[in-house]
Amino acid sequence: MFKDVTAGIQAEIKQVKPFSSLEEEALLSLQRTADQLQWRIFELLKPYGVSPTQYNALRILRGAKEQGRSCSEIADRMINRDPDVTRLIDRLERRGLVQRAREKKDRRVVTARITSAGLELLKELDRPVEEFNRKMLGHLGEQKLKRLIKLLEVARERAV
Amino acid sequence: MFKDVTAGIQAEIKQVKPFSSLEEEALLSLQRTADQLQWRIFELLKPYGVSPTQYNALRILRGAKEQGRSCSEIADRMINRDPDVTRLIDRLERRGLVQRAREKKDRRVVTARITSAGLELLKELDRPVEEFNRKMLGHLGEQKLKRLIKLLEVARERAV
DNA sequence: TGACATAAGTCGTTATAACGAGTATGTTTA
DNA sequence: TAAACATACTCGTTATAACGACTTATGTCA
Repeated sequence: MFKDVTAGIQAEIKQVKPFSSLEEEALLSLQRTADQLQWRIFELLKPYGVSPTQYNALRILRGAKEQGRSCSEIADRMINRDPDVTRLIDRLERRGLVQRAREKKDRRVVTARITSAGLELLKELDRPVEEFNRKMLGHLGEQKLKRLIKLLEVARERAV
Repeated sequence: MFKDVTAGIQAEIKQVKPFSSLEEEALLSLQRTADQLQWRIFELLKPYGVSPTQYNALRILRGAKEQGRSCSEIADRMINRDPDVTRLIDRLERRGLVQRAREKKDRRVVTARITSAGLELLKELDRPVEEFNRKMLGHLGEQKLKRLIKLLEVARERAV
């Protein structure tokens, strides 16, 4: 609907009263934007049988190569924080996408590594994901993207 | 950590490889910012026994006054889309925060209305929420907030 | 060294989310 | 007007998220 696009978030969520502050409007815009994009990502990944969280974990492990990552290292690197990495890895292991091994040096630590099946899945997804990114945000152009990234960085300052 | 604040999202999620595109960086920044803020909201609301989704629904119903809203109207107005408004309202009803009534005109429709207990809870939350908004995003200032809101609006264009 | 604290994961449990089928009501059409 | 379709919601089921208690392994320090 074109109306939605031009009239701002207030029209999108059919709000009657104006926002009480710019801060509130920004916060709600942020939540809605993220939710909509997350939903699209979810749909993109669905045919491949992985959730956005799982995809995120797999990409972290691809970046780590043979070295792998411990559960807490994975947790640190997640985009959306997950309080139970154990079960996240459980599910990926059950699908044969990652492997687990207990560390000899520090036997508390369990290191997860991506398997060749996991790598293959990611490889299959690289193109669609890249296309998705362009399709969703490419129309902003370089300048606006950079500005958005900067503004979001400032927006996170107080939220840590 | 100050480092995190200045070094951008790449340092925050301890990423080794650079982002493959600005679009990807923007998307991940957006997800992370929203997640962090959502987490803080979650914590803010926890002592009051409501989730962000429930809070959102209550505010929608406060805006609707005595007229109330049907389940599908609520769904349309949610910031984070919820596929099962029935159960969302169930939970709020069980806590006495909303009431349900079947419409006489169209007996398919169930209208939810906020109760005085619900209004009181929201009233209690108004101040803390407003303070939260200012605390989280106030440091951006008017100009940056407006720019952010505009950019997010553009970012949502293709995600609908 | 032994007591204590901390760290890293695991797992039981409860709550919530997601999916889809089912029910009742209302609208449209042949 | 009966059949077909559409709408609004409900609910059973399965999967995932959230909360904490628990286990095991390392560090710290008197």
